[in-house]
Amino acid sequence: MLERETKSHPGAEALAAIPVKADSSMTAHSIKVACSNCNLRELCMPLGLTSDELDRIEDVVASRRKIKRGSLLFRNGEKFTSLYAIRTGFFKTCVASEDGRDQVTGFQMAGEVMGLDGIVNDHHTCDAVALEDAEVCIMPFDRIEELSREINGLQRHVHKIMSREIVRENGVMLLLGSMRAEERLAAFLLNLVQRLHARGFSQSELVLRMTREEIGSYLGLKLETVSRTFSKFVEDGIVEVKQRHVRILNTDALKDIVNPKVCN
Amino acid sequence: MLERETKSHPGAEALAAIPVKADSSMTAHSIKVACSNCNLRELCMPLGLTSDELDRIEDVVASRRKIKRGSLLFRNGEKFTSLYAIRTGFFKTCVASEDGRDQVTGFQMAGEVMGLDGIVNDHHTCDAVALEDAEVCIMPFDRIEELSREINGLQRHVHKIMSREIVRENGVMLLLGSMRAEERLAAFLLNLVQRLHARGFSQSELVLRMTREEIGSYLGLKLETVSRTFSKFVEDGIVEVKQRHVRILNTDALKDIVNPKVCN
DNA sequence: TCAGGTTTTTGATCTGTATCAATACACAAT
DNA sequence: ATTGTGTATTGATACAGATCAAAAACCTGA
Repeated sequence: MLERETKSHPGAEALAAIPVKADSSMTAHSIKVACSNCNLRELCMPLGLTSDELDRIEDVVASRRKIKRGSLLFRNGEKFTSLYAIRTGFFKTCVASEDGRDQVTGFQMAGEVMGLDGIVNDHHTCDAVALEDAEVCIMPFDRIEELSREINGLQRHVHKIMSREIVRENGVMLLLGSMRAEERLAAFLLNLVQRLHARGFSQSELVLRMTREEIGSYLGLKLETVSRTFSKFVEDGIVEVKQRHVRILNTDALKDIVNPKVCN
Repeated sequence: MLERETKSHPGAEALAAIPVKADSSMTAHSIKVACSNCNLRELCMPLGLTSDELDRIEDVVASRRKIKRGSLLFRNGEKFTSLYAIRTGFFKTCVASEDGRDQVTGFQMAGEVMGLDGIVNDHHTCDAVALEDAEVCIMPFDRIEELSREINGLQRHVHKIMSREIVRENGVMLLLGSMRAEERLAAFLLNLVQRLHARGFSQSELVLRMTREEIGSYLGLKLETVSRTFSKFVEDGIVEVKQRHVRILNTDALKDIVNPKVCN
């Protein structure tokens, strides 16, 4: 199984409140969240806040919500009210064209924020589906806007989160627009494992939370192609794959696949 | 040639200041911008501001800059300081992977904002290239942040612009991930003409500012495929193409291509 | 006007991925 | 254990789009 190993470079990924599972003494009825105690704080909160500011930021988390595996946090067309920070669990977001085709636009894990798509038109334009039982912090957007007028660090943080999403999507466009199947899958694995590592998990081992079909949708490939490409990586001794358990044996090989060395 | 015809639904696209070319009486030395007089105001500025607020918002535009066709407004790696609103001209943005491959991530026209990618890491992660002589309003980001703390409408506007970009990129991912060549090109043409129409241009006629290769890069196709697909549309009587001049003869046909009717 | 470059079109062929199909595997419920 | 259901693998074949190549159209500046 996977375990948390290191703490390592948190990427300041999101706004969220994830409680320290640590040592007892937490009352069960603590409705009041405690971002300050959250073990993903470095991932989620702006850095360098005064403790006064920190107190106030905790107020943006209005409540929490549990989402069962397979059910939706929000769906396309639904009214937008809040951003959601993932406390635990794993999500996919996907958009659909009018004729049933749909496209996975991202996979989100603990500490990341969902719902940014809803801001423009006051309605969500994609579905957010839990790929495993999950819990999110609900952050009403008007509260965020209010508070980020007063706390510069929060304002900046919100801007960065949105900008980060734009940059991420730029990367996906590069992948979808110009990479071949092997390159796409290699890039996908490296990205996943890097994000997991930033959360204290292994650099070389991961459990996929999604099906081959969902990976394929994200990468613009059919599920059979995803499966074949995994098999190829296994043949080449780059990874071990047992169903959804993946162990990366040769990270450099994956990197070389994504960024083919020009030999001249 | 193309001319402005109607005024039509502005999509509140961006922050910018585009002067009314109209009737004389504008001193040449007006360094002070006048968003309030700008004929793209509905496209660019938050609506419903008091005239006092409007006055202050004009202050975010520090200066202007002209960019020659073919040269860069900013480039990957460059320090991020400002957002740029296009006054006139036409841009592409593109990202590059370490091995020379690159991918056009968008085409931007008057009233749209560029530079949002730079916010996360204080450095730009893509190149912005002028595809024709252009002029932009330079909006230092710290000024934007400062002012949007005080003017709610501006804050909301900034958030919407970023969210809109995220939603746009979601759409491109759908296109790149699941559409065939004809569908991609049809969607591309419809999108371009819709945005031009919102700026007062024809619904059916447009001049492409980019090469077949650039279109191909954006759509994840080779230039030959773009060319062939254009030829196919011409054969089918859907468009007329003379070099970069395109006249759409049958908009509904294009829509049907993007969204194939399921006959059952 | 012409020369030299870039861009576009079109043809012939190749190839990576999709598609269709069958089997194998894994997990959950009984 | 056994059955069922979703998921994954693997094989055979088809096809959309890539690649290679050559010619045509266009644009620019001398």
